[in-house]
Parts: sequence; C-alpha cells; structure tokens
Amino acid sequence: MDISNPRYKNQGIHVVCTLFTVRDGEVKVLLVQRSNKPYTDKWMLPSGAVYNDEDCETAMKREMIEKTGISGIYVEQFHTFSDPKRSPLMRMIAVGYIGIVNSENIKIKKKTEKTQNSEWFNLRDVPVDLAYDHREILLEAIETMKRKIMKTPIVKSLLPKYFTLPELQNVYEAILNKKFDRRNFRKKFLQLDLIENTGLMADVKGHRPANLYKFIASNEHDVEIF
Amino acid sequence: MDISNPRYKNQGIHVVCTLFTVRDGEVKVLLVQRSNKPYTDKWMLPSGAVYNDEDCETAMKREMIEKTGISGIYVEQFHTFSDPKRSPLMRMIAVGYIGIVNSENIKIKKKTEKTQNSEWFNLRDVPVDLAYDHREILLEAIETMKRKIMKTPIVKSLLPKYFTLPELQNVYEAILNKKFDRRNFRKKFLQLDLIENTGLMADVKGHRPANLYKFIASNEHDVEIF
DNA sequence: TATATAATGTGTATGTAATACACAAAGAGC
DNA sequence: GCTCTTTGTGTATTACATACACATTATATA
Repeated sequence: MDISNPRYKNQGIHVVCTLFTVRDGEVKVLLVQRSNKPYTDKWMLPSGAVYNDEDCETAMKREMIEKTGISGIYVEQFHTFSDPKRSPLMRMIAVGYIGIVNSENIKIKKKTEKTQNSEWFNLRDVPVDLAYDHREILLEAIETMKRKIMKTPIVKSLLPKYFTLPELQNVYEAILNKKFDRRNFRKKFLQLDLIENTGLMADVKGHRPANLYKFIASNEHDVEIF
Repeated sequence: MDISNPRYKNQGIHVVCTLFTVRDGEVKVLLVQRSNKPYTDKWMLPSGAVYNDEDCETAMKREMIEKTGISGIYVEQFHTFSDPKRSPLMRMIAVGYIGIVNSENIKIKKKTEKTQNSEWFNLRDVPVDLAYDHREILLEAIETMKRKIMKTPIVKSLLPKYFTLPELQNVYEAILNKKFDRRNFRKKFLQLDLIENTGLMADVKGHRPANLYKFIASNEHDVEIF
C-alpha cells in the first residue's frame, strides 16, 4: 500500500462497544455523554481510537476501562461500520463489539477526560439522537445479542455466580422480549447440562425461596439453546 | 482523534474476500498469486486497500473486479482482523468478507497489475503458507460459510437459474462435508417453500433425468434450513 | 396460630419435526 | 429386452416443542 497516495492517508480506526446488562427484569445498555466537539453533550456508545500497536479487542477493553471503569467484560466482535460519512471530521471506521456484564457490583465512572456522564439506559429510554451512527450500531447490536443468547450460553457473564432459575428465565425474557412457560423453560435449560443445582436456597422474604444454581465449569463450548 | 499523535498515524484499512464456489461436488475458493513484495509469489485471498471515500463493501466489490474480473457476487462481512503484526510493513487491519458465486460462466482474470495468477482451489489443495494471516482468515471464513448455509438460502447465489434437487443436495454435502438421506433432504427443503418445480427436465444421458427447480422469486428473507 | 399472599416447583398429553429405511421408475447403452 | 445408473417416493419411529394446572414453601398479618 502506497501511503503517499492521499486516497489512503489518515484513516482512523475506532472501536465501539454496546455493553448490555439486565437489572430488575429490564435490559439496559451503557451510554456515555460527550464533553467535546463534535456532538457536544450528545450521548453515545463508549468508543475510542485504536492505537497502532494493539489489536481491536485490546483497544476495546482499554477504552472501556478508561471511559467507564469497567474491566473483565465478555466482548464479541459483531460488525465493522465503514460509511465514509459516518464521522464528520475524517474518515473513521468503527469495529463494533457487543459486551455483556453483571452490573450488580460495578461502579461506573461518571466523568472522564472526554465524557461528562455515563449511565445505564433502558432500551426504550435511549435518546434517539445518539452521536455519530451509534443508533444504527446499537440496533444491530441488539439483533446480534438476541441471536447470540439463543445460540450460546453468554448469560453466564450476566448472572452472579449463584442464581435461581426464575432469575435466569427473567434474563431471557428481558432480552428476547418474550415470555416463556416456566415448566418448559426449566425442562429445556436443565437438559442442556450447562447448570447444576447447588442445593442452596435464595435468601428472599415473603414467599417460597428458589434453589440456587451455578454454571458447570467444564462446559465452555457453544450450545444451541433456543 | 488527534492525528498528530504518532500512535494513530497511517493505519491502513484493507478488505479481503473469501470467494467460494462449488464445482463437480467440490468446494473451491478463489486465490490469487502475488507479484510484489512482501510475500512475492505467495498465494493469497483477493484483497486490497479501502479508499478514504468508499465504504468497505464498495471497496470489496471494486477490488474483486480489479483483481479477478468477477462482478455481481453476493458478499457478507464476517470478521475484522486487527493483529498489529498481521502485516510486516505497517499497521493494517483487514475487514473480511465471504462471497459465494456460481462459477460456471465466469472467466477470471489471470494476470493483473499486482498478481501473476489466479485459480479456484479445492479446500484440501490450498497451500499452507498463504500470504499474511490469510490462512487464519480462510479457516474462519469456512466456519462462517457452514453456519450461513444452514441458516440462510445463500445457495441461491451458487446455483444456475434452473437446477435439480440432486445438484442442490450436492452443494450442501460439499460445503458441510456430510451426506444427507435423499428422501429427507428433499422433504425438508421442499417444505421450506423456497423452490418450485418448473416441470422441465435436466438434459443428461445414461440415466433417468431429474426435474429442474428454481428459487421462488418472492422469498428474500432468511430461513433456518438445517 | 390460622389464614392469606406471593412466589417456586413439578408431570403429562399432544402436536410437530427429524430420522431411518427400500423399492419402483426413467432413460441410455448394449 | 436386459443391464446400468441415477432419480423419485412413503411410512414408521423417535425426539423435541408446546400447552396446560395444582401443590409447596415461606412470610405477613389477622
């Protein structure tokens, strides 16, 4: 590649992460609010430039730590966005990732060098005018997540170590926006041999406590779930 | 993005296409042989740089025409490769596409500005030392293609307008490297309502001729096939 | 302490799709 | 007209998906 040719020069590479969590039976996505131009004050998906000496997944994880303080998330690349007009300043492609995390014990950074705020948004509360093409990216990420959750046990990254079957079912219902019959859900999930009953009981008040389950450690391969 | 920062400068964006076809019951992939450094004389997947003013899919199609003469192929993005060491000269990411084409009536360019040869390779005959990380890209492309062919009717791009059910079955068997029972294959495929019998007969000698089918025009949506 | 409340846990019957399997029919060549 | 080669077809069995209702466990309160 002849880098003296101006048609190739100064192309930027960004990574962008759509990080999902489920709380109170609702799917949420993490957005940050910009401080700088362009799109000052607009909300966006956490994203940032990739350095010359790192791969995109490394950049993604570094960026998430810098902008949100979140580390150790499960991420998966899903699509690269390359419309030459997607950024107003210069040519900039974005390698898109979906991430999924258990947000219970996570504190997110509110303010960083380039952001003035960060927040978990219910999907229906996401502002329509996200910065750049992030609305389009978010919509594709949601579709990808729905497909993923049906084909692979990624919910593992979303749940605490011990969880109840009703909690598990709530996660599926929230992400797929669809109800399941309790008996059929349990039957199907248990026969996948992904989780096992710990014998422990959830600590709740006011009604019958549920059994606590955990994922079976050995099982790392993909399984068709729904 | 501060482009005066040397950590961002001069990053290149490439597209790379793994183009599949099926002939004589064998899956084949299109490779081109390099003329220039680095990797002089090595075989590689057709690939090239993305201009500042085009998106990756456009670049992909332009590149395929320039390097192979093939136009109008069905392509789909599957993964972006970004190891900073994947190219020895400079930082260069590659946006990977799979393509699928009916190669029957296609003439491929043998020699171009940067290539000295091009050829359809049976998968088992692909040289082990492809240029760059193209072996890795090819392996991922094969996996993606297997998944795709089971979930979407992309074989449509691979077959002539009229085809027989045995031909269709051969394509699936070649790509998935797996045999199907004829009766069950036909039953399953026909009940998807993707193809219809034209009433015409294939023109063969020496045995019973097969019925010719065609894809039903209306049906453009994805369907789970296997 | 008896009763109401709110959630969890469980089994069976029915329909639908996947699989396994064998023989007749069509055309070409001799 | 006999052989060869490949196409075309139906049924029985099994596994999986779906639909559906009542008893159990704990807390709260009357």
